Formats: sequence, C-alpha cells, structure tokens
Amino acid sequence: MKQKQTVREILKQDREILDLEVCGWVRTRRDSKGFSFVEINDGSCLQNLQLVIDHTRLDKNQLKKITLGSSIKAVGDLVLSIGSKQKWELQCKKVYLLGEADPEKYPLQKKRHSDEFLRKIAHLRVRTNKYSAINRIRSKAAFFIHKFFQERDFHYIHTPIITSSDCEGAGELFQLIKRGEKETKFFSKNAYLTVSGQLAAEALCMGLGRVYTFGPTFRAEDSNTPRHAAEFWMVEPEMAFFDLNDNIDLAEEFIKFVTKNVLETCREDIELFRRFVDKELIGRLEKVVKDPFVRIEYSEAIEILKSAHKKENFEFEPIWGDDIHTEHEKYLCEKQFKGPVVVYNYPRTLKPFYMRVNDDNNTVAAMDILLPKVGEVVGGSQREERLNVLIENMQKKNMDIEEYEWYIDLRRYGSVVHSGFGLGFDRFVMFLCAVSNIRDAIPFPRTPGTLSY
RNA sequence: UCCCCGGUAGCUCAAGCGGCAGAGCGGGUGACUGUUAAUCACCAUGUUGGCGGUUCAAGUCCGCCCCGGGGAGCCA
Repeated sequence: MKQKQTVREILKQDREILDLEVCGWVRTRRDSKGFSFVEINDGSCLQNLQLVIDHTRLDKNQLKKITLGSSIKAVGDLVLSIGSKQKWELQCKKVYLLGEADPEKYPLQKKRHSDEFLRKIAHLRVRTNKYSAINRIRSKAAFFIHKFFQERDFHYIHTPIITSSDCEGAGELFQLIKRGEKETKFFSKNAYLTVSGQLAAEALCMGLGRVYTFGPTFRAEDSNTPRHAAEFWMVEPEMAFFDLNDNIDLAEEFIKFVTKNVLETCREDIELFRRFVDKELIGRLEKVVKDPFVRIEYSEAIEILKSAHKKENFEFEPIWGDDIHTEHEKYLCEKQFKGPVVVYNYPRTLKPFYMRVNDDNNTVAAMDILLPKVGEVVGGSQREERLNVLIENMQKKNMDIEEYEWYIDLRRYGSVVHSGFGLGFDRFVMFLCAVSNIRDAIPFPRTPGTLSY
C-alpha cells in the first residue's frame, strides 16, 4: 500500500521503504544520459528530496515539463543514496506532472535573489529556502507563545479588532467607514482598527486572572522604516495581581522560553540564517536564553548615556525627561551590555494615562525590553489601579472620561494590582531569524504606499 | 513626514569628458552512465522607471513625477 508522506517525514526514516508517494515543487534538475536527478521541496522542511527518474518511466513530453517550479507527484522506493550529499533518494517508478511552470517565465531561479526583488513577488517567495524558513519559524514561534501561556494558566482571549477609541494615543488610527458612506454611521460613532487590545485585556484579566491576546493590530503612522508595518501582530498578556517586577520576570521568561524552543525545533532553518545572513545569530540567541537580562532604571540609563555622550557623539543629547532614542538603544544593547536590556521606571510625562504612578510621583512603573539588532520588542507596565489617580491622569491628558467609564469601572469594583506588556511578534521573528526588514518577516506586509495582494 | 543613495536583459550588475548598450547568472538547443551551485558547446535576449527639456547626438546633463533601499522621527 502506498503511503503519502511529507519530505520531512521521509528524510527521517531509518530504513528503506517500498512504494512511497510524495508530492512537491521542483527545486532543481540535473540530467544525465537516460535519467535525471530532480530535487523536490514540499515546504515541510528546508531539505529537498532527491528523485532519480529513469527516462523510460515517463513520456518525453512530460519529462520536458519537469522544470524548476513545476509541481509533481512521484511514486517509488526510498533507497540509500550513492551520492554523498544526501542520505536518501527516491527511485521513481512513476512520476506525474501536476502543474507545469514555463521556465522562460517563472521568475525564481536556482540562484540567490535579492530581498527587494522577492518582495515584488511575495506570492512566490515562500518557494525559496529563506522565506519558507522564515514562515516555518514564524509558525513555531506562534505555537510556543501559546504553549508558554497555556502552561501557566493564562487564557487566550480575543479582543475586538474594531474599536471606538484610540486606547492610549499610541499612534495614528485607521478609520473604518462603510463603503459608499462618507463617515461612520454604522456604529453611530467613529470606528477604528485597533492599535492594541490592552484595555479590553485589562477588563478580562479582572475575572480570568491571567489572559493574553495574540492578534493583528494596526497603525496608520506614515513611517517608512525596516521595523514598521501598518498591520502587525502583537502578543499582549495581562495579569491580575502582578506588579512591575512580576511583569518583567514574566516577559524575560517568556522571551527565553520561545527563543529556546525555536532554537531546538527549528535548528536547520536557524542554521540557514546563521550561514547566509548573520554568523553570530545562534550565539546571540543562546545568550538570550542563558544570561539574565540586564535591568536598569530609566534614570540609570540616562546616566550611562550621558557619560558615553562625549565618546559616542550622539546626535541627541541624553537628557532626563527625553525619550531614549534609537542610537541610545543601540548603544545600551550592542555596546554597553551586549545583550537584552530592560529599562524601567520612565518619566511620567513620556507615558500614557494608564501606567501606574510611582511613589516619587515623577515616574511610572513602565518597562521596555530592548533586544540587540531589532531594538524595542516589548513595552509594558504595571497599570494604575487607584481610581482617583487614574482619573487625575486622564484629566491631565485631557481625555474624554465618559468614553472610558467602563475602563474606570474596573477600578471601582474589586480593583487589584495588575500588569501587562505587548510584544511585537513580527519584530520578534526578525530577531529569531536575523532578518533585517519587517517586510520579510511578514508574508504579505502592509506598509505606507504598498497594498499588493 | 524629513535627509541620503539607487532604478540598464528574467536576475545581479558594468558602460572615462554626452559619441555603435555589455558581462555573469538564468533561459533555449545539443552532448555527457550517479549528478548535487553538475560540466562542455552553440543560440536569443533591451521602450536604459515615466513625462518633458538642453544638444548634431542623452543610459549619461537639467526639471517634475513614480518606484525601491538606507538613516531619522514615532513606535511594537
């Protein structure tokens, strides 16, 4: 009886098997007199399966059409390969051409392409080693994110994609309007795509205890950088009874857990990036897993940056009360500490209304986690649980308190200390793969001026 | 949104001072008894991103626009 298996399953066999059936896309073909070597890939793993096709097994016309990019089904015996580059190969008894790919028009070649070119054919680029590897790692990372939280009594919640408020003033909003209408009448008020599920997550954690969201978020910022997309995925845990320290502990453990498991389960794919993209990738990931994250207060960070200012000649002078700029983040992460850095207790004026005011009345219990190469991947805080302080904050920021009555209710009824953070999933994938542009970490990226597919 | 760099064959790139638009790879055809970035021989590749201008002559100089990349701001 024939068994249909993926290439990954086939390659991990420890014995020869008769009559296997396998399907895939042709990656390369080499001809000899009387037979051909054809390597196929089915996306199950990085490696290809070498097929040996005797020319008498297939009519000439079909044989001709087995070209790079075409899809085929093969039936044959799995045998140990004589060649040294692979353990197994399939001696084909039957080969069926499923879909041809005109070699004069098929845009992918066997050779390496530039990322810029591949972005223009995003619908085909998953057929390359690099992009299939990124997407496999993306998938595993998402899986381990769920595993991490599920194993710790977190509940996976779904917060709304359509929202009525801008949450935290975290950037420009996409407004939602019914086609044919000039303004939002559907909801009888303005509607937007969410920039964060946090406020809803806070409500749900006040009953479910520990929750997390993992879904798309949207920012209409006209920012064209390799680290920004208009649509991106965020992981947002929110925990009742967690203070800032518990929050940082969880975030660190979380990043370590996912990184460690991706390293272990995607070794081959990670190895590809180490070889062709960044020689230091694996060392960097292992360091993240092993070493404790450096934790410094914002004020300390400013002091460190101030004393480095002369030597480094920063474009922006580090001043208490100002944001930590990109060049500063890079300095802290890549020069000073050479690893992940957690910066906490930021000036109150820099942060949104919901962050808990510290006893000094000057700072809030906020924290950011900076990773080497990608910068900020986590932003979080302990939330303000005191009713009067929260309202005071909102008044200071001139917010429409009526709109947030439901959120304020959480402080009226059984309010507790609670915390949470957001992790930019796509940036995290960039970190795991040493990919330098977010457009390559997302299968079909949305950025200002570009909406293909 | 601001600053810088770029756009030439399917891909990656080359073409002093403005003077016949080229190479490698890929593709096609053929050869080769086990290849693996296969090898060897031969063949074809073009609105030089678009529009306008200067000039006897523009890939090259000028203006505007479009697209891509890098950096900054904002952030995740």
